[in-house]
Amino acid sequence: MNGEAPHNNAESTGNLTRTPLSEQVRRIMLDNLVRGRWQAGQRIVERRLATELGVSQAPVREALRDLQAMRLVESSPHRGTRVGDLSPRRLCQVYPVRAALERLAAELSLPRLAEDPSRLEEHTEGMRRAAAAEDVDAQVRHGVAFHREILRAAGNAVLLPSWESLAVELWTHLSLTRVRTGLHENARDHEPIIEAFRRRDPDVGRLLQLHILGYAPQPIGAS
Amino acid sequence: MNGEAPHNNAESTGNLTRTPLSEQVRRIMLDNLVRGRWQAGQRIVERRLATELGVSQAPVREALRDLQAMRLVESSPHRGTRVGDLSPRRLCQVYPVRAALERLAAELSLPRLAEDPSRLEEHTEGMRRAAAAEDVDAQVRHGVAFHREILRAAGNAVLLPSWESLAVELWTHLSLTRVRTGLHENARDHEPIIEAFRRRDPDVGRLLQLHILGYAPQPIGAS
DNA sequence: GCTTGAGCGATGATCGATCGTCGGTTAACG
DNA sequence: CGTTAACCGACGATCGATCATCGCTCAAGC
Repeated sequence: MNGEAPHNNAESTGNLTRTPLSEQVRRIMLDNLVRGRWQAGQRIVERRLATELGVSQAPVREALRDLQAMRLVESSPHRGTRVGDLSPRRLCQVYPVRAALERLAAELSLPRLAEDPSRLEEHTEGMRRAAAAEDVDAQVRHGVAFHREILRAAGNAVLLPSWESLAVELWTHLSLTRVRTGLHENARDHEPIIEAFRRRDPDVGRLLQLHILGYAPQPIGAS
Repeated sequence: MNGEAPHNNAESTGNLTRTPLSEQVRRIMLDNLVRGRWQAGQRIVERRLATELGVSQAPVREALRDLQAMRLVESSPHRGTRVGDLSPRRLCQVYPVRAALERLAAELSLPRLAEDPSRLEEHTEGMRRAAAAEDVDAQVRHGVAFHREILRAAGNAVLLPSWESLAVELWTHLSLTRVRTGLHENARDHEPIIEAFRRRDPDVGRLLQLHILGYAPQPIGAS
């Protein structure tokens, strides 16, 4: 497939590290989900999508597997794949898990971040700028980066991948664009967390946990 | 491949639900890891494994993806896959994450399990029997089932998959067979947790968290 | 008219083959 | 003899094709 045209429909023209096709496909699919081009429950036919993207079935399949691990699509053998539940109801299930993981991360990373919270500050600054420019995408990117930095600082090679598998970036985007919480409030909300790190507050974990649960439509959604 | 012979090399002869090849491959690979047939860092060549198992490259690749999501193998593009770190050091990173998730699960499932902890009791009973019979496999199975039951009772569709991706069953097996903790102690260790559920102890989450961290060689392993 | 099962199209699962890259090896050069 | 660059085998990534299964349709039977 992809006959003879230079298949650089991505923004990266001539970058040295060619990304695998499956990775590119994954990004496109994520983008489709974020932009709402795909509705919940909609059928995703591997071959059709492969044809549309000009690739074979294999990379599409691999990308689909990734999204499946993130619970963004649901597959059952011989019955195909369909867009998963992206409703606020599902978000209420994602956030408690995310909050629990980040609480652990905060506790583990406390010494390191108390020593040097500069990275966190950079991201809040980025959020502020993005909010001022009304750039939702950038705001999400910085907001997620803030939290990802905490995960990274925890220094646990298992914790970060588990968190990544929650597709926080996507859910944050959906939350901002669909539920439409107050936008630029976010930057300010993160200040107390940095402060807690600075003063080595042993409750920083719980603080962060509550901070995240505050994002969910209902703070606690169980059973 | 698999020329003409009925490809039922699995134990399930004539079961109605044929399992996909990739699933069978995944189980075999997990077994290889548990039994120690594969050493850490060892190279896993997709095609060689495919030939050995009498299947094509595709199902092996899919199974490999699953194990990769569980951090049991490590892959990098064009450089192949190798067996991941299965050392106690890594286990010390898995258990805090697991403990955090199960703490959340316990808190969410408290009302339900306080109402009816019979399932939990069944599993501790199973653990006792398995310990008496010195059946390590069965003991692991019941021990993990105990915890999985808590996850399931939490009723969070995101929490359970996240927990499953930690490969708790495999790590428990490794912990028991390699580090060789006291065996039949496990059944008794779980009694206080059931009791905590029964009396609706709001600290049951923390109790469970500490219970799990007690399994790790060092209770807290950070940085 | 309602049920039921054969037929059919759509689709996921798997396969065998090819393409391009990576890492090590070897041979030319200084 | 040490360095470097072309070469080569191995392997992952991707492809196009085939196979088996599922859900649906429609007609036969009651």
